[in-house]
Amino acid sequence: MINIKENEKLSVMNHSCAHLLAQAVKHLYPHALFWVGPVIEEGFYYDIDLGDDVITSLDLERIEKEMKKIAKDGKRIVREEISKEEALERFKNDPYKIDLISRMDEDSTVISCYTQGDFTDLCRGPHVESVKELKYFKLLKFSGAYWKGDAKNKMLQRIYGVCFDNEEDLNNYLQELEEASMRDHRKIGKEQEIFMNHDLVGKGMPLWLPNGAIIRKQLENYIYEKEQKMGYLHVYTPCVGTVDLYKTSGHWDHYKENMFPSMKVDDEEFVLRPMNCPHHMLIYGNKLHSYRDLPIRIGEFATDFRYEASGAVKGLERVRCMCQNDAHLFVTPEQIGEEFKKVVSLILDVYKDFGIKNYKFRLSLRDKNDKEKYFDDDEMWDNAENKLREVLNDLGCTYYEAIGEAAFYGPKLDVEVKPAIGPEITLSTCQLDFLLPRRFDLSYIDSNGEKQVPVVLHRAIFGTFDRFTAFIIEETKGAFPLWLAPVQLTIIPVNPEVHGEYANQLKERLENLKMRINLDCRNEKLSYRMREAQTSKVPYSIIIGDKEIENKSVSFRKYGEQGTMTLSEEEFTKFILDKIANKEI
RNA sequence: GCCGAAAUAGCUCAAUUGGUAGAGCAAUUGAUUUGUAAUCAAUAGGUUACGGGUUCAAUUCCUGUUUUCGGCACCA
Repeated sequence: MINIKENEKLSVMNHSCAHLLAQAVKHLYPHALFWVGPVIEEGFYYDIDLGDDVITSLDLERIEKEMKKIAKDGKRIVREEISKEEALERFKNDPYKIDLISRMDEDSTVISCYTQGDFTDLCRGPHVESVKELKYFKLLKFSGAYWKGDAKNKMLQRIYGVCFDNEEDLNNYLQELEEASMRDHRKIGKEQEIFMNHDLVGKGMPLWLPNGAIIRKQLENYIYEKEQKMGYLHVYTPCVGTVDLYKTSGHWDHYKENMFPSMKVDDEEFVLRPMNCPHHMLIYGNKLHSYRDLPIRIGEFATDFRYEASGAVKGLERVRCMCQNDAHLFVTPEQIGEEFKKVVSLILDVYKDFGIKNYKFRLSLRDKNDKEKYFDDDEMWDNAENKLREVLNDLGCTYYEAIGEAAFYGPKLDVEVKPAIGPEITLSTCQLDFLLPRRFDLSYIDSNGEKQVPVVLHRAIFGTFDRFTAFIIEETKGAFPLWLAPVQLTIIPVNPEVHGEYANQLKERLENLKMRINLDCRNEKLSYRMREAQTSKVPYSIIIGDKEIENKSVSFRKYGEQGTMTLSEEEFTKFILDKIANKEI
């Protein structure tokens, strides 16, 4: 998909189109006031104050029609530069423009404006020469959006659109949107019976169906094996903790609004746990540790509960009950770099296995001015942040830095991916933590026999199994690789009455090799059953008829491919087992 | 949580200005015995998300709740 923001020509066009949108809205809603209309990766939007009016989908059509009309009139777009004073005078009845003007650079005394026909807007530009250049655009959606992105402010109306310089590109873009919605994990999750929801269980509390459970189990086994090889020690801990536990960790102060409310039982007050760090801290603290024991890596597939905002809940991607692929690595300060490097390498390794290519490393740093969220120790923060940079540079990873995205206890590396629909999400994370070990009074004995405080790395490679599964569904469009597929092979006897028994024996032989088989002995035509095997995206379909029984061979067809291959049963078995073992994508 | 939209059979969708719901697929049964993307027929399937109101009459209008969807805000 084209990134419009990074394409100079399209960027100018889309920005001009935002002005065209504003002009059309002004025609239809003379009382409308305008905030900003920037270009984004997927087009543009404009934030508008319509007073008590709200946009509906019918209005969107009306506005688009008006835009076409204005564009057809073909007014030139004229730039002019006016003084700040003049700008303030000209827009004196528009509080939004006054806000914009007054926030501009002290040094810049000149402000540029663009006028097209009866409409003038403040703007740095540049713009296309004339509105008649804007032909291939479409308004896509609308919604409320807080002024200046702050939930405390008034909600404005936001209209999104996109503009291209030819019809084909616009149509291709709309086609891509359509295709994206086809691979939405919520759609595929329903079709393939991967998960469901039920009002009686609650919002954001998915139920994993048998097919989903198979996928999840494969993921668990996969990452468990990797972690075990790297010296992780896996544990099980309760899904609740006392409020005091979270007061000790500091999470209570920072996040109690985002936890399920506490419950009193006898003299104890519990919360459903939103994360596992405190439990793992206690496990580390359960005995004395020598510097020789470190790093100690405690891992758990741990179910957590978070009271996510109702509007944020989405399929398996953002839920209120999730299972983290969590681990806490307790290290000496000297080991931070090496251990962090191992985590990043593991992430790279796993992404390679899954063929995940489109992701971004985000180095999430503190906002130095936010002393409320982040504990106040500049030296410690600077050291930690530099350490992470160093490792990423060593490994040759490209990354971008995000100020104010760090956890309250330390900086972190997040891996971001783009789902089929909606904004980017974090998949993997690795977080450096100097704070919790102190709060839990953790220590190890160094080579001088003195007590030292360990450093903790929080890390989750899959993030949560829920979100990772959502992502993999969308990556594969529901056509899972053999090792993950809930049903790996469908066996279709040409004539169930004649070949069914042999097919069933084959099924049993393959099942003994731990393959997941569906035997389709329904009284339907072969083509009907083949079609269903294809539409349900089973990786391989096997056909058993007279020839195959006679030759003890297997004829099979790979999902999405046309031809059939025939191998001896022995060769076929090896062929499939190899693919499963190699986790072939 | 906020702004908007939606909820009809297991699934995907219909139902003209208010007159107690239809189709395709799936399911069940029967016929058919099949060689690579849909064989034919019959049957069954619904308190139209849930509650309240208006009306002689509500899937349809009003209202409350829940859930879902598109964004915004949030995301340890």
